[in-house]
Amino acid sequence: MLDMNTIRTQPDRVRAAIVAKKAKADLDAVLAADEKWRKATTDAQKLQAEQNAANKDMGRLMKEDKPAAEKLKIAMKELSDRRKALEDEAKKLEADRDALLMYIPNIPHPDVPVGDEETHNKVVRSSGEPKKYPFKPLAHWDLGPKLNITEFERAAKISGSGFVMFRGLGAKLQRALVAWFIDTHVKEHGYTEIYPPVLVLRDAMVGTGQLPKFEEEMYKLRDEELYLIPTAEVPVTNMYRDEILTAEMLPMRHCAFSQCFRREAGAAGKDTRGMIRVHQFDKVEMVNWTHPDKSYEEHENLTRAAETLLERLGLPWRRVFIATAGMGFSNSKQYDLEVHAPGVDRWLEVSSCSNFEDYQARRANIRFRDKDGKVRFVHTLNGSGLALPRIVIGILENFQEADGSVVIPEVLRPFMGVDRFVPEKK
RNA sequence: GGAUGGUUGGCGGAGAUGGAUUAACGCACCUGUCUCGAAAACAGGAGCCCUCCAAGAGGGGGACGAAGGUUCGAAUCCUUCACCAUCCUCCA
Repeated sequence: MLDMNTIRTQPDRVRAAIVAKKAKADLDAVLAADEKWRKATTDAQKLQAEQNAANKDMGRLMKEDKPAAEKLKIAMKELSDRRKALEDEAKKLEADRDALLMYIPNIPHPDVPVGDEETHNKVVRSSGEPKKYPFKPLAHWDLGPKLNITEFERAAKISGSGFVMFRGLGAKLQRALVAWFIDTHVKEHGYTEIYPPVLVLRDAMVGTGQLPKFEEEMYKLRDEELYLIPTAEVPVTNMYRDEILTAEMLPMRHCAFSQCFRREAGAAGKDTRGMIRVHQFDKVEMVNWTHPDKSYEEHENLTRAAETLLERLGLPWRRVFIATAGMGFSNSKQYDLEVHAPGVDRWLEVSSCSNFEDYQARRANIRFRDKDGKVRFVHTLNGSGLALPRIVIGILENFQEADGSVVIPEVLRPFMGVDRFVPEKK
């Protein structure tokens, strides 16, 4: 969430951000609620001060002058009741304000193009062109069965629609990608590998902002207050929740493989074929914590780390600088990485790299002590590095050959033990 | 699943019987003295959140896992919940 102080002192900046992000947020209501809350709070505090002063004498009076104490008690009872009423009111007003505050998005960085996605997203970097074929390239949902590496129908039999299953070399490819992604981040990009739990407490989901806003997107256990994570961002970011880090710990770079679970309730009927959009998928996520002065530099590093993987896989990709209206709610700058998939003939988002500045840190209460001993919020960033099913799509569709086989990228061959997927002879 | 104990500031850790606990004490931290400098010792000081303001190293309020309750007054008593630990049971 945003700092209430920023909202009070720079309402115009916040208003501009709401408009640019096309957020449904009522700034005036927040300011009004805040005003009312402060009034009630100061009133209650004045009474509390009065009561504290009187209570100082009470202990003594109880021993020395019982009747006087009893008299004071009656007066204090009345004061106390008034104070409590005011406090209740203040508490309610604060809750109202904070509820509204949750809908105020983060302020985009000045460099972010202002406008709609379609017209103002900017491709700022790319490598490779969409591939041209002398034959009609197949979509992954046709390639998978031909190579006998996927089990779409059987996955649906077991788990319903929206689930994938891999067999043989297809299954092995998942492990190969995960291992290679993580090894590269650890060896070359300075990341520490984390293996997180995929079931988390409600507090963790609130800490990173999935709840309460996206309740219907999350899988939840029936008998316990535990949720299946939609991304490793949740457990990893929450590792340092409510902690005060030392300046020397920054920057911290963690990466984690996890399975991710999403109900996709709002996307029902979208991308139903294949594995572009599924309820369970594998992803390696990068999460960084930095000094506030370094986060934009780190944002470039993080994005480069993901791009390096795409480059070495040999996939045609591009980096898209997302315009204000297309940005996430809580980030200040966002790059999406997209891979071209010739079979479905679309650019697929395989990574989204964001700087959240202190928006997330404030909510999750992640702070550090700077050189002067002052406690400040860190900046947090995260990005996929990378999301598997869409990378698998990219590999299958980009590296298919006329004979129906698919060439395995060189970097994965040490893990795979073979250099191509070959169609099964029926 | 059963039983017991626990949750206090950056860390450790006091705090039966509610009112001098103003959250002690130690470590770490900062400033002085000492020193060429440092360490040690000694003397001071400081933390976090909110708010008011004549804006000053100023005033007030709050925080002892969370939320309620009792009371003139709650870290301390009561209720509910969460989490942690240990033992038992079960289990890959």
